[in-house]
Amino acid sequence: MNLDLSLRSEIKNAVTALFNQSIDQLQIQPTNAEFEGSHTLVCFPLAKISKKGPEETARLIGDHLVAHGNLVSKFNVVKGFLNLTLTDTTWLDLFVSIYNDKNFGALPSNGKEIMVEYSSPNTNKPLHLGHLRNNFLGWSVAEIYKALGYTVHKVQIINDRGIHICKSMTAWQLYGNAETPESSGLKGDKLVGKYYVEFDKVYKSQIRELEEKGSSKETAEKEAPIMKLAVSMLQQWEQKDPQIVKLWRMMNGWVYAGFDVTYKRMGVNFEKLYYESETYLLGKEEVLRGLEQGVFFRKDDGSVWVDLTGDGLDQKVLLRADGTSVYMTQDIGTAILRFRDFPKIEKQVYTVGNEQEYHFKVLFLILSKLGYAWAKECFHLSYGMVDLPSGKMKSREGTVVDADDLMQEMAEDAEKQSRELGKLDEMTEQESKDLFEMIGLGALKFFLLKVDPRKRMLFDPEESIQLQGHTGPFIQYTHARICSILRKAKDQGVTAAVEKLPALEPAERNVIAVIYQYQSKLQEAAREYSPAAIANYAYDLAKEYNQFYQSIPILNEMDAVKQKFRVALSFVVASVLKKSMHLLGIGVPERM
RNA sequence: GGUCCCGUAUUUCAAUGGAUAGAAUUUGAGAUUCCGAUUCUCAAGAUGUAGGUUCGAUUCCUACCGGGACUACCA
Repeated sequence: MNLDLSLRSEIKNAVTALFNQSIDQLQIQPTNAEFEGSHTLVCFPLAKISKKGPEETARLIGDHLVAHGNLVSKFNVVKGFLNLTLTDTTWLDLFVSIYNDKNFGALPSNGKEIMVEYSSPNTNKPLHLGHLRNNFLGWSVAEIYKALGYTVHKVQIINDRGIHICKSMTAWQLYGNAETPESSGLKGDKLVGKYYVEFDKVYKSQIRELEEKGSSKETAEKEAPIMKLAVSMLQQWEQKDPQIVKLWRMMNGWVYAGFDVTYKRMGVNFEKLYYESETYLLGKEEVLRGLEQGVFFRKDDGSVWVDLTGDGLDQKVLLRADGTSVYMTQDIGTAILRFRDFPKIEKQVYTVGNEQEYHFKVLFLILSKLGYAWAKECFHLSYGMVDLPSGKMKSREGTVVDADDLMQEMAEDAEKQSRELGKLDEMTEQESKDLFEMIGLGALKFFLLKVDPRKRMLFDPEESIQLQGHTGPFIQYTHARICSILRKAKDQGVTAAVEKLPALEPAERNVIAVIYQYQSKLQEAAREYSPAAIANYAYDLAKEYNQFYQSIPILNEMDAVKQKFRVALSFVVASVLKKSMHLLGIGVPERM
């Protein structure tokens, strides 16, 4: 049953009957809590059609709906707002249709495919807080599209090539003493990151030395011995020097093993990984093809450029004078390769920080100029930085929040707070451990996802995680409590069922109304590429249920029909909470 | 300089052009014969400035003020 459509159609019929005109656009919104009713028709725009004042128009429509329609039982008019109260039968029918729909909110496959890229880290340092926002966001958007019937391919591009990884390799060769993850006890990504930092330290001191000897800053940066080593290593890598390639394979392998541990804990996964080392050559071919077709041009020094001044942008280099690729070249290759690998995808979503907005604008334009029609379907899911109270995270200043550390702290914090409440008596060690993990990560994910992705946000690591209020654990707790009620109902022999009811309580109607919003929130989240819509919805539903729970006894009532109905209602709320939280990658426990 | 994003309670976040701008947090006051007190109720408290569009603006437009990002033959 589609309540919105039915209501709209009744109103449209009323307008036609009353004013002899048809109308396409109707403004219907939820009624404010202070007035009676659930749906409100905004009648100001209709005043033109009715040629009467907004209030008069509202009254006429209201009268007509009550007299001739099946949905509305009564109405009131406040200024130009027509507040409609629906019949209990309407609410019950709606609830029954939701209750019987096992896949409520999820749409059947629509045969369409899309690709979502997220994470895409460099392989020279560990993942941090910013990557957490990225991963949770990308994973969640992918799940939201899945729920809407799309086949979604989750991928990432690994930036495994270039000077940055050579820096770690150089420092490890010089100072590593053959240290490995096994020998050091460090996670692979942490170990490689350690040598990246080491490189930077040595590099800086060498620059200082050279400057003291009278070199200019530019010369010093180029002439620092350790940098020269790294550059020559990059050249050797490009020439496929077996020793260097072997070292590169080994150290990247360490990083991947370390990342895998982190991804597993985050709960994200990828269908396919792309490596820059494998895609940059295709990008180069494409650029040369574009050059032949006159899309690009060559400068005197041999470098290849694209001129986007006609599109309000600048000129951009695509191949260096020495013929090597830049970042853009690789992304061109990667995009094309992906459409070859998955010919049915109709769009690509790139989850990448907003500092790269310009880059993606350019990329999509270039792809379009190269003649790829799908270029206009590519979307940069751009998100803001996560700031610390001290300001921006800077790896060079050591003010990054490490992803592994943070997840660990969240789980420990959840443990500490749960133990203080002392409610873990009948759980095994493993069960409570899983629970702390679920709560800690739930708090973290909810915190990062409830904010509009485009906005930069603030994270304070000093403040311990909130378990109450507008948080993930609040919703998890509500779910656990509903499960407890359902268990108790079972013990008492009360089964869920929706039979004929004399009347509904306002709190019951409110809960049904919120449940029903789920599908439109899902659409909204997909349209906006924003899990925030889902996060805030799940919170609303939990809160609405808590109010219902507080105001109405669910089991302690004589009327058996009511009892069964409330158990059914609780059951549906729990299942919708679970579904929405799943879209955020957050698990909900059955007891906590 | 140019392009883009963001300015909402003490703080962190909401609000398809709609009604008295919502939550959480903080502070203060209260509820619970319990189906689980990580709950619920009440109170205090905000749209950077100046114009414009209109029945109606946090939202759209213009200017200014404030914060940020980008504007590399780095990735």
